[in-house]
Amino acid sequence: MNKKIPRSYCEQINSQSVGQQVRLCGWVHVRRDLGGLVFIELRDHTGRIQLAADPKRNPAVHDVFLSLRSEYVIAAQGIVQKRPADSVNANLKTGELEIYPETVELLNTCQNLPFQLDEAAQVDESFRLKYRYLDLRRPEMQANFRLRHKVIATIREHLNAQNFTEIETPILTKATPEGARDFLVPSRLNAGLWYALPQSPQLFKQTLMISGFDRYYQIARCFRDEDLRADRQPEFTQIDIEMSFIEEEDILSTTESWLAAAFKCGGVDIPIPLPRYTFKEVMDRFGSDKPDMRFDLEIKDLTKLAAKCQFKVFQEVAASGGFVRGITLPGKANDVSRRTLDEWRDFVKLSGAQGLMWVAYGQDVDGKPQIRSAGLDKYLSAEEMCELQTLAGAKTGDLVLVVAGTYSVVCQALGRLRLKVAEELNLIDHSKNKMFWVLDFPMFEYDKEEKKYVAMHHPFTAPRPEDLPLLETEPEKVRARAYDVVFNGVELGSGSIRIHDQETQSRVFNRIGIDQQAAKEKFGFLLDALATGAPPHGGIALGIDRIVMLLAGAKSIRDVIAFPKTQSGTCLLTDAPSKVSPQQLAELKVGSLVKEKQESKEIQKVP
RNA sequence: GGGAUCGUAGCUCAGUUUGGUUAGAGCGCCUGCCUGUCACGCAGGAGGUCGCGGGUUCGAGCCCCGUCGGUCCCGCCA
Repeated sequence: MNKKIPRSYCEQINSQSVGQQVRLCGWVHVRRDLGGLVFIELRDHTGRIQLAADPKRNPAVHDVFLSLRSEYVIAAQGIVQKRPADSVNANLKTGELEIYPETVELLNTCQNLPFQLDEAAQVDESFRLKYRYLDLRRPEMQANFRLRHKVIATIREHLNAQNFTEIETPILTKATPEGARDFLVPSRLNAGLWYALPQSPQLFKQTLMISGFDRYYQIARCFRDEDLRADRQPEFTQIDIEMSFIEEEDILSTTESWLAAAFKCGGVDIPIPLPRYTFKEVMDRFGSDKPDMRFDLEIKDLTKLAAKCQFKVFQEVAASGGFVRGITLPGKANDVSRRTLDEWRDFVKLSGAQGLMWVAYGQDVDGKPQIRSAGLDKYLSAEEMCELQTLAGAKTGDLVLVVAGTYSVVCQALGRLRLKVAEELNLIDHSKNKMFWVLDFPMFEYDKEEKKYVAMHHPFTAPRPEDLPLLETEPEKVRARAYDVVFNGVELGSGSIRIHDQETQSRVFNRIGIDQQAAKEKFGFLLDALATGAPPHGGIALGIDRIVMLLAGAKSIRDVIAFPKTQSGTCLLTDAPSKVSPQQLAELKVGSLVKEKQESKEIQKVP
């Protein structure tokens, strides 16, 4: 037995290693037993290399090899050598090399697995989640999490170099009235009272500014008890940043610099400074506050024409302050079936539109222009049809889709239709990357159900000073000093300059229906703090999970979160959430309104 | 809360349209053979409560109702 030498990793083995004694540790990726010769591919997290055993050359090692199975854990030591020229494997990085180990230690065996690692990408996700440790053993998942680490490390390095201080804030904190539903935690020491998990460290980071920390950041876990989506988990991670004595410009440029560096980790070059658009512009042109600009299909306004034409629906919409707008599909005049158009019509109805009109500027057999339309040509003159073509920016061969309604309905309907059409017709250029800022968000939006104005960003966002006089009179016209950063149609994060004086803060609370009493109860400490020499400050928070998902090319943030939850908020690995003992509840002075009923749920769960 | 979709061997799926003898395939697993394989090959074998419950029927993997679970979306997510 030769002495143990330091461990090497597969990726370190190359042609330079030939003749060297190495020790490798890892898993049996695959075994190929030829009757005499037995080959093993050993895998560690850096790669794979072939080990070989010859019964004549080393019967002891050969015996061990015969007993090995997939995912057994071994350590092997031997001399790296060149393979015979005719048995090189071009598909393997180490395919020109192999090792006939002098010693092999079997460190652990492995029972039959519930799924094969190399097929896991096709396996039902519930299996991957239940056996997450196996799923995470796959090279693809390893790559995702090593990328995630690199992205976060890069952000930290960047911010540290700029004198930011990383500070942790509480996970057990106070419930907030605004925003998402809180996760609650009963207090044993204060029976009947509850902590909430933070939806974000917002109030704490502002407090830190008032304390004079000047530049703060945190890789912060946030919790929101809302329904899940492919890009939404109940707990998620944000890079949370706040700065004092700054204005918009400072936040934008600081964010751009580390964001570009972080994207570089994922091999994506983002030219900075990023383009900037106003909220109004992106809504008008793309019908969304996070438009995907990798393709055109811009929204064009047809209201002017609609107002003067004989089509009653258009007239009425225009007369009542609404809009008639459309998007143009290049070259699709003859390509889109009635059935598809009906589907799209039903689709825009989901956004509140009454219907979907269309005009196809096609050609007849002789190549002459031939305009077809469902209904519109009955009411619009030939000239008006041409005017519509001009306004829509349509050429011969194009198809124009038109929606009429209120501003918000038209924007939502066309914004979503634009995305759907682009996906269905394959118009998205996936080689492009479009990152930009959206500025000048409205301060408030009207909540029809609650019949009051609510903060669009959050109630600590500063209004633009010149709009301050409109706060009480025309709140919908007040613009916020808020900004979003958008990448390929995904909102990465948002931030704002905060209110740093008590008076403005009170006026804003007042506007959204939080009176002095309520404000004091909910945010009293912040109001008090603002009165103790609060510096001007502002910040931003970006979703780490989404950033890594996009860079990893993953379809869901679950693929970049080590132990994510299912759409119903359960963890299939640990079986959380689960029942607790009556004693535990009694200690907390808490009871459940749910009786029996859930029994079957406990037993059933996954496969 | 709502819409869509999926659930058949350890895994991925076919079979469901039109109910009918013993539910199949590939991969994996087990046994044997095989000394340059690399998706090794060859031969043989084991493995099924068709998610669960109820109903219709002479007969249900297939039809009906309910339910559980996964995924996607709407609402929701300042």
